[in-house]
Amino acid sequence: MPKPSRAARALRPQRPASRRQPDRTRQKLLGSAFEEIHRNGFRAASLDAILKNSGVTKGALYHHFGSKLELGYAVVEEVVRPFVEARWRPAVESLDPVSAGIGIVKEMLMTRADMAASLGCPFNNLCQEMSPVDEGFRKRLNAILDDWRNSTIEGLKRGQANGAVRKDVDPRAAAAFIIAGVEGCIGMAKASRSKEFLQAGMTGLIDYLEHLRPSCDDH
Amino acid sequence: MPKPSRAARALRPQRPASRRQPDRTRQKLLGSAFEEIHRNGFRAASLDAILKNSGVTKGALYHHFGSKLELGYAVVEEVVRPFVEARWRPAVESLDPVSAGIGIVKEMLMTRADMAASLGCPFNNLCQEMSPVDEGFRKRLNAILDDWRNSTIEGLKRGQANGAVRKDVDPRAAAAFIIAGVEGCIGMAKASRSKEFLQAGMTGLIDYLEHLRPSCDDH
DNA sequence: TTACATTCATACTAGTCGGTATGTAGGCCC
DNA sequence: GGGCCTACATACCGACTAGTATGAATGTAA
Repeated sequence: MPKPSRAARALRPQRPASRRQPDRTRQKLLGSAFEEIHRNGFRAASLDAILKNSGVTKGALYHHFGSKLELGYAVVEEVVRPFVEARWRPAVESLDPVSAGIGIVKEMLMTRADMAASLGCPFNNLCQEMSPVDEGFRKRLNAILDDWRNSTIEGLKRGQANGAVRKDVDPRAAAAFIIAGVEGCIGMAKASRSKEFLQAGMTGLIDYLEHLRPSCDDH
Repeated sequence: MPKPSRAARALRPQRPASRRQPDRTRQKLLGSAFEEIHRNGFRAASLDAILKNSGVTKGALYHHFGSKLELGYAVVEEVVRPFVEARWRPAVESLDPVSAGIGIVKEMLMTRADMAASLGCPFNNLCQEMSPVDEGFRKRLNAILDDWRNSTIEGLKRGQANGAVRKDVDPRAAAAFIIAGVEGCIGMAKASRSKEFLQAGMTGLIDYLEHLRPSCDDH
């Protein structure tokens, strides 16, 4: 194995003195591509803009990625997936997923409402744009969606087991609807631009989440 | 007023013998553009494809519409808006909007699930794609969204007045969340392609709608 | 019938895009 | 220190795009 793998190279300390830093170049490309795709969508994302913002040249890009499509796939798996997972892990792993989910929603309303209302959710944006027109995107995005939903289902079942969630809710339906509600609120808020729709929709979502808890009439 | 308006011309009977039928040409363009935009989004919509599918030439197109953008605006106001309004009018005008809404959802699940899961909702697609990048689109789409939401709010208030809807629900929040839930379900279903997500999410939505009704513990 | 505006048809332009061909320089191995 | 692969850099190409210039055919009013 004469050629060190990308993972192995990424682990050992990088030399700041050198002008050749392939892993750093790759990361710059992924980050810049993520931003450009978040702003304009994948198809309207301009490679020239990505290169300009990252300070990388076209030769370097096509050394690291075989095509624009491969770059897009890498953005999905290496940027979008961690982005989604990191955001919802506290909720799906909690013993009280309803409270944890409400907390994440409220926190997002306070800290990310502006970006959410203007640019939307990177994951949802790509689902809307690319799922119908490219199977490679669709499979990767659907894998993220499946993981998100399955972990939500597990969280709801755990909540049912320890009494934090009503036993008569269907975890599969509730998980799908929660995810759809979140992404729908963010997506619709883009059209209204103001944060009012986002806050109102999320208020409705919180009301629905509260409704999943055992209530006084739950005997 | 020597030049008859488009509306006036459209009312009087068209001559089938003539090869020049401006209103019919315009409608063919709008319909073909709507389909192309529904499949590929506005920016990726090819004028050549629209012309090919409609059998209209570029000269005719640029006679009726000043630019691709104007064509897109016309599609929004003359095709997308009636599409949305026709679908939800039965619910927002009903005395029992919850039941009517559930009926529309179930009917859509049976008759339009495949198209919804593959191509998504034309209105939502345009919101996602164009709202952040073009103010003209955003304003027109937001006007449709506002009307939809306001009529839903009125429907919920009417339901509250006649006892079909719980009095402690916030109509503004509920209306936003219902719309977000519908569009979110359809949008996320695109990524999974199978109808399962759509059905599960809509089941959750129906559960939420039922929750808006006065229940046994509502005294 | 003449004059004129509307409605369309064809050929073309300018620009942007993703992608490639080719060249060069850093850095490890022998 | 010569050989060689990796990691870039630059210049360019073909395809496709929205849009336009021009003109012909149709319908209408005088």
